[in-house]
Amino acid sequence: MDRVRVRFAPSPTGHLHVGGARTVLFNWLFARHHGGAFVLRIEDTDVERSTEASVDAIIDSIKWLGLDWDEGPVVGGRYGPYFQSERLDIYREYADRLVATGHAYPCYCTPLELEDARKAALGRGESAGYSGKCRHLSADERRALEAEGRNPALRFKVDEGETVVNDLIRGEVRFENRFIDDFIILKSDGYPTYNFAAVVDDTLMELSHIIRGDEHLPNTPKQIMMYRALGFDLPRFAHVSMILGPDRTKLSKRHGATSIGQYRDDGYLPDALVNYLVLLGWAYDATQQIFSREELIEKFTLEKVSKNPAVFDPEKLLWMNGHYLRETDVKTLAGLAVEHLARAGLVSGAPDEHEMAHIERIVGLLRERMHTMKDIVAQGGFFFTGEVLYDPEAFEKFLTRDYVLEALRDVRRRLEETSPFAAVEIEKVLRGYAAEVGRKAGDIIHPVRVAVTGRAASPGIFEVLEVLGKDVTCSRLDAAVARISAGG
RNA sequence: GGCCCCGUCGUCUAGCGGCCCAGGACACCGCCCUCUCAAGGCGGUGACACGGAUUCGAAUUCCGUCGGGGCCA
Repeated sequence: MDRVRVRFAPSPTGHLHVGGARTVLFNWLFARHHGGAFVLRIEDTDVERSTEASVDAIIDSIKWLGLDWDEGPVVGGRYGPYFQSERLDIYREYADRLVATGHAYPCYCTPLELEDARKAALGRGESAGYSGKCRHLSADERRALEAEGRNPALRFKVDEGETVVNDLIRGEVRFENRFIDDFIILKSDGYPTYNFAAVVDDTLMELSHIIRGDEHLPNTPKQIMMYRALGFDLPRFAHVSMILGPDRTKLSKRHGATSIGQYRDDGYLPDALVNYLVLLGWAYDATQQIFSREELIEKFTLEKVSKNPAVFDPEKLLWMNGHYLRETDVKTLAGLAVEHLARAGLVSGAPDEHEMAHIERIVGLLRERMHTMKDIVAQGGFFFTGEVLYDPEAFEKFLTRDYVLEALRDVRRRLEETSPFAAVEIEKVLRGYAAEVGRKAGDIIHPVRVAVTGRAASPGIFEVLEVLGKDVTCSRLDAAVARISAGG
């Protein structure tokens, strides 16, 4: 294969969403697999909707996912500029060339007139496309229209025949040109339309493959016609199916979290997201689910990309995130945990070494029962609060038994004497006490858990007490005793 | 409405004519482990949209129907 050059070309009109992220991923993997270049290009010709904040958000998300680009914003490159808004004169030049070669013509219809004509056609039960009205204007007519002060748009002249898209994922897709209207390439304000700008840029940037969402497939014949009219070589096309919501429509905000930034804030790991996303439309074999980046780069090929649309499944993502959480070292996780704990007001944003060590131990205990980093707050909050918040149900179930008050007092007394205050020793105390009073260990353990954590579920209680420390453990037992005595 | 894409368990998928009365993963259910919750292990429920055709033989090829989605305005 020739030098591989691919691109991701987002419109900066929002955040990077799940579908876009997968497109970046596929392009990036393809480039890395073939030792090619990955280009980032910003398609900001929609002045109304494009924002700089959105450019930043998209760039941040791509970086957060651990993906990088060889050319584009920030890094530059010799095919720039990489913002379409800075390439307007280039589009003008190629548009002029199309006019000069008879492949494009000025259209003086205003959007309003077009809209009216459309409605009228629809009313007559005819197809709603452009009539081709301005295609055969004489020079005089053009002069007259311009004298009216009309600024023309430029339309591409669609020839008769058939245009075949040879797609790497879908095979041959045929389009009859008669169903394609003469389309606008340059709007009257001088801005190019998406199809036109993409063709010019993809060519000038010497892209070898266009890997993009399925929704662009119907645009492709138009683009191919322009490539030909301009005398450009065709890149290879690969249209990836879309990501759908549970209702099988295009995934959007109303389906819940779709922005990559949101997943970051919700405590997902970039590796998990990448691994999950790649599985949406790609499979290496019948069984493997978990892939390291290196493996993905090595194994990713377009041949294994599937044709059918994929429904985004938050449950599986959650599972995968849990998996990656368990694989990530505790130090890294603790760093992440601080963000969430700080946001919840449980620790300061800049913990010292001692606090970090404490957080690391807690993360170590909670890691295998968390699905996102955010769970550190829900499941481990009791490690950080001064006073325990009792779950009413747990309190009712475990702390209202008649033997509990006495048991907690006794246990508390023994724990105070326990040294070292370590899990194995604590276990001996609790189990020993249970045996002495002729009860099952669980009869003692569960009330202790609720007394100290406020919850019916926690990591192993002996470890929890150890991490909590003797002082906190004892004072919480005291507090529970007081609370029980007071009648709940 | 026109054009285009897609159609294997609830979901993601393996399958590219016989290895498939269809395999894996998530979810769900059960069991084991166990101080709880998880994690982990083991097992289970569960799908080739439908109808024709081709073929000795079809989830796999072809045609049609139906369904879903996208694009164009």
